[in-house]
Amino acid sequence: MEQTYQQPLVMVDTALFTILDERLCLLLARRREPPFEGVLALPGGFVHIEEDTDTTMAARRVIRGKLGIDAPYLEQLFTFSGPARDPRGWSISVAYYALIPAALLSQSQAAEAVPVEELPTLPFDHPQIVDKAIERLRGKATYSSLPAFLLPSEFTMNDLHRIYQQTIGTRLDQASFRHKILEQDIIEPMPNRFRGGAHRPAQLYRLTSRVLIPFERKI
Amino acid sequence: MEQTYQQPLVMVDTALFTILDERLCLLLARRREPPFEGVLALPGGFVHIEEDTDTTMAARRVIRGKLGIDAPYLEQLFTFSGPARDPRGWSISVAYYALIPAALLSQSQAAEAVPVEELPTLPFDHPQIVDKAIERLRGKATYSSLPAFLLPSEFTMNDLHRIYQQTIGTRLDQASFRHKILEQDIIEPMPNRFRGGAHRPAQLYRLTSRVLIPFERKI
DNA sequence: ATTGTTATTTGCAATAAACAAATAACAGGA
DNA sequence: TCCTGTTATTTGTTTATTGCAAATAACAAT
Repeated sequence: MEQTYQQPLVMVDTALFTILDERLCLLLARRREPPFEGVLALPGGFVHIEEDTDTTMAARRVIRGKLGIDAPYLEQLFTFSGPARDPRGWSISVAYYALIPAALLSQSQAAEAVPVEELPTLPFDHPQIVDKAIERLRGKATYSSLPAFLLPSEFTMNDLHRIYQQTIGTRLDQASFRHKILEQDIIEPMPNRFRGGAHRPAQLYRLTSRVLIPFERKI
Repeated sequence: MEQTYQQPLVMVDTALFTILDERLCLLLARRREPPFEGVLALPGGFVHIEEDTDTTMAARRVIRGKLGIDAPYLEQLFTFSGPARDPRGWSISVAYYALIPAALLSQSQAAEAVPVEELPTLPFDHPQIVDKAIERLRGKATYSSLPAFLLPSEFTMNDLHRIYQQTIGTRLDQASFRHKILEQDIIEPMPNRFRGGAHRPAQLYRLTSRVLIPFERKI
């Protein structure tokens, strides 16, 4: 703390996932400065020298700047570095990924979301970051409560079923999914809270914990 | 590339796992310079400005410097940063973990290994790094070929069974383990290669791939 | 041939998953 | 009120998978 160093090129980049229209999407930002000014890219920024705990602070600041809210789920993903990744010189970027329920987005923010299969050409090493983020998301989705963070705080079993299918990308048997999820105690029914319609009302659930819970696994 | 920056405090630290005497151990190094000169710590070092692909290069250099060999498995773990983690000022450290078969260690190197339950007090944020590394190792062990990288290139099914139990820390049924592993196609028998003794000889196997293979999972 | 030892396979009960279908609960209209 | 359409939830039934215990295999040494 007693010494100060010239600000190195230390930055964060964020892959912000949401599900819109049944599809996994990323929220991109148009760059306001060179390099790649005007190009769509992952939201990011420099780590401020005064950010005093960890780069997580910088990632949260970037997400607040982009969306005005905190992400319900934010996790460090991977760190990329080298002289070639940024034309300004040797740099190091700590990448994060976050899950954002669509319900938290404004209409204009939602309009900017791009399905992961239809991403434009991204600058820097952002394509690598995206690949790693999707891989991690899919991987963890199969053995944790992760996809639930793409839902609002109250949801039905079928909401959860759909969101798991959309993040993993495969069909999951309904009855087995129900059984498995309830067995893991990651959600709990909210007493006397149902969602209606012209049909049998659906029980509303909420997460038992605000943090990620891995499922029990045996080899 | 056209600009150069003052060398920032960018470093790597490595958690080097091995299994000795049926126990999961870490290889530590005594620090040769301040801060914490003379103290046992995770092997680490600064990232050189000329290291031109990624911090993985620096991690490999550190491991070569410590052990004289490359680790069969090396993976980026997590990045720690902040002004408080190093008395010299704001720093960023990319942590790695690696798996080293005990057979690759010299006698003196093996003598320096410390079981993870008996670690001394480590400097900097090395205790956090160790915690995260063990967590990741245990997590991946339950659904991938990861523990096999703690074995030499030829091993028996029972070697593999033991190493999985030691990394995960629980007992695994022998028959089920065999079945499960063979089902995953991560190893293949080496034709006509057996390990003998005063008993039925054991089939020798090798990994089908030099990279980590995750098991098939269903939710 | 017998014994001791570790490797590998087998059999069976207990669990869990996949699949298909039934039942439940409601709104809205006949 | 009763019937219909719709989504939610539960129930079988069949089909893998796992857990556990025991049997069998293959060798060295005696």
